[in-house]
Amino acid sequence: MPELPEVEHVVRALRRAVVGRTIVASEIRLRKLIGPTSLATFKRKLKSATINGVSRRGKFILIELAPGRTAGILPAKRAQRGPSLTLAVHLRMTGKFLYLNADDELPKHSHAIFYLDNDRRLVFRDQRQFGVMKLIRAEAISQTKGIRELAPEPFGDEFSFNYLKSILKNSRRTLKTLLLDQTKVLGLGNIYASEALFRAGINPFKTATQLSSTRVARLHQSILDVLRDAITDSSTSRIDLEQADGFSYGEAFERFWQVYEREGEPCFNCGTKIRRATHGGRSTYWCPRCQRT
DNA sequence: ACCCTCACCTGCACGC
DNA sequence: TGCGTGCAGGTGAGGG
Repeated sequence: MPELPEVEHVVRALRRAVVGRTIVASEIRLRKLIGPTSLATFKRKLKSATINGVSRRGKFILIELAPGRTAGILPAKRAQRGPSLTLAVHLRMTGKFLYLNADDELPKHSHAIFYLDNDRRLVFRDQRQFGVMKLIRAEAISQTKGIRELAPEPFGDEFSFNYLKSILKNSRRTLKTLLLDQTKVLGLGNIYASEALFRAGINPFKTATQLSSTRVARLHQSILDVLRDAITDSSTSRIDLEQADGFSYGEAFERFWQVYEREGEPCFNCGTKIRRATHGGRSTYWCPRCQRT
């Protein structure tokens, strides 16, 4: 479902809703959601944990937890807190968080339910079941497989013109494919990869290594602009954790898109019909005139 | 080390 | 109405 801007909005919405709350109990209805972790362990670790904060690394949502006191198994042993934990969640295509009242009906595809101390429930639903969640010791996050390999955050200093130039120089893939690789450029997905290339006026099928410095600079700026604009443009009202849909691309997003899902429609810049092609199994949209080379 | 294809799922829109 | 096909915002395994 989401690319980095949408994940950012989900993070902000979660922060407003659940930071400071304690998890009373949890329920996992789709076993594979939590991977190889034992169900019992997962539930035990979450029980009585307090949600300290919510952040993000790439498209991973990081829910920071302070474990509750676990009564010592031996009476002599003092109750103690375990190490800080992070629940890392990836929404993949259709994952959504909902924040439900006690009497709200549980929608279809609700795979995880976290019962909170205010009588409400934080629900994870996911139609296509691609989403994953994993409990990690807080200090081990950056070494966790899947997160360790991620490219630098786009809004950090490390994602510089020089960084992008070196990445492109070493790749014989097409730009569109490369922009989707989260270990090379972080945050774009199928929509914003097309949008960034349109903004930069660069053909999606161009080989990465062929790009001149001038155009690398333009692409770098376009990536930052498209991500920033998508975050700014997204009125937070469109991420509504209290709606069963939670979040969807509505009219506002469609206005934002300049090429995505606009096959056959006139380019806003030159009027030429936007084209679409399937490339690596995914749709790419571009303006054949503005993005000729 | 890189890069490609396929697999993972449900549901919707489309043409016959 | 039903049924087959293709497609959907993302990755990861496995192979060349």
